Amino acid sequence: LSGIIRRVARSKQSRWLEHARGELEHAGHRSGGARSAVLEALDREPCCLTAQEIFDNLRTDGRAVGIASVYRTLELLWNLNLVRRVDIGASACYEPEQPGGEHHHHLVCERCGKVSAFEDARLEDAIQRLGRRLEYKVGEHEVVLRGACPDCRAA
Amino acid sequence: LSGIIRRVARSKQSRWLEHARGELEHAGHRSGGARSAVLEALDREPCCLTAQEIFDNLRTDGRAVGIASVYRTLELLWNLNLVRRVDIGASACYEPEQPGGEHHHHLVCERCGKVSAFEDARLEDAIQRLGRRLEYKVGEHEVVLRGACPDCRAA
DNA sequence: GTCAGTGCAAAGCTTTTGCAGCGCG
DNA sequence: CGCGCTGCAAAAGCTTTGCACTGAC
Repeated sequence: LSGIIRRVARSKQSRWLEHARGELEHAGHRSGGARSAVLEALDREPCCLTAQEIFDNLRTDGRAVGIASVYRTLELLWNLNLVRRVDIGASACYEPEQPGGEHHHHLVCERCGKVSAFEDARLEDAIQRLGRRLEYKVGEHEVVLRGACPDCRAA
Repeated sequence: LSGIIRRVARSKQSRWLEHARGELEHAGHRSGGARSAVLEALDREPCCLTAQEIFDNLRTDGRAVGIASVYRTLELLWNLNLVRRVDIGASACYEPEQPGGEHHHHLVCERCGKVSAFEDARLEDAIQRLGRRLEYKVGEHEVVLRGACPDCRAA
């Protein structure tokens, strides 16, 4: 499974940062220190980061960003469709939205709390068919599966 | 679509209340006024109620319940697998968990905010296959689709 | 020079916890 | 008649907003 996650997470990584910077500039936004720092943090660890985690990472690296700037940046990126917001449980997490429309969903282990990512063409297909059947124009969608991961099943 | 929702929502409705009361009693819980009121509220409107909505409904009906009791009851019911918790967006919503394992998922219209419910065998099938492929023991799962509902598409 | 971007602090919301008292069994 | 259930109030998160100031263009 970790192999699947890696491939999802790293595939277009370096492209996203450029893409995001370009879209921000194109939308007429200036490039401040805090915003750049959040972009880089998202690019570095591109799956399921909470606002607090981004804030902590930046503080650990000695960046004096405010948590409000993290939230403001995330909201801006979300408005521009540059990040995806996933409600995993308690707090929301954010991750880069790949330009190609490719994305993944999440598995949460209820025993150890670990969050994993997966892609599945059959699932995406079922969702698209469903949208047509219900006459809904489905855009974003999120699938959260909860259960026991292989490690916890074995233990 | 509303036809689908109705069928989902009303099918086993009257059974759930009895079932829940039985399970609570079986688990050694007493039956207080607030808890009964929350059970009845869930049974009356069985799709996607927030804690605040339950609280408001009960207050409107003149029941002097505390919001803490609503949360405490929901947590208890969730521990006993009597309700399902869905993170739709801002706040969580709760709905009766049908004993037969049958359940539905949610569509959120991003324009008008309306939440609809649907069932889809193909989607469930894809999820079960996926669990096997990833060696995950998938229990609960939630699918939230976001998009434009037929009404908003037409407008 | 202007005004978007920023940090800090305070406020808003949802959810949890503490506590004294009531009432189910 | 004990202890579980309850309401109220306070506390504890997560997220948003207000405000003065800084820095990008």
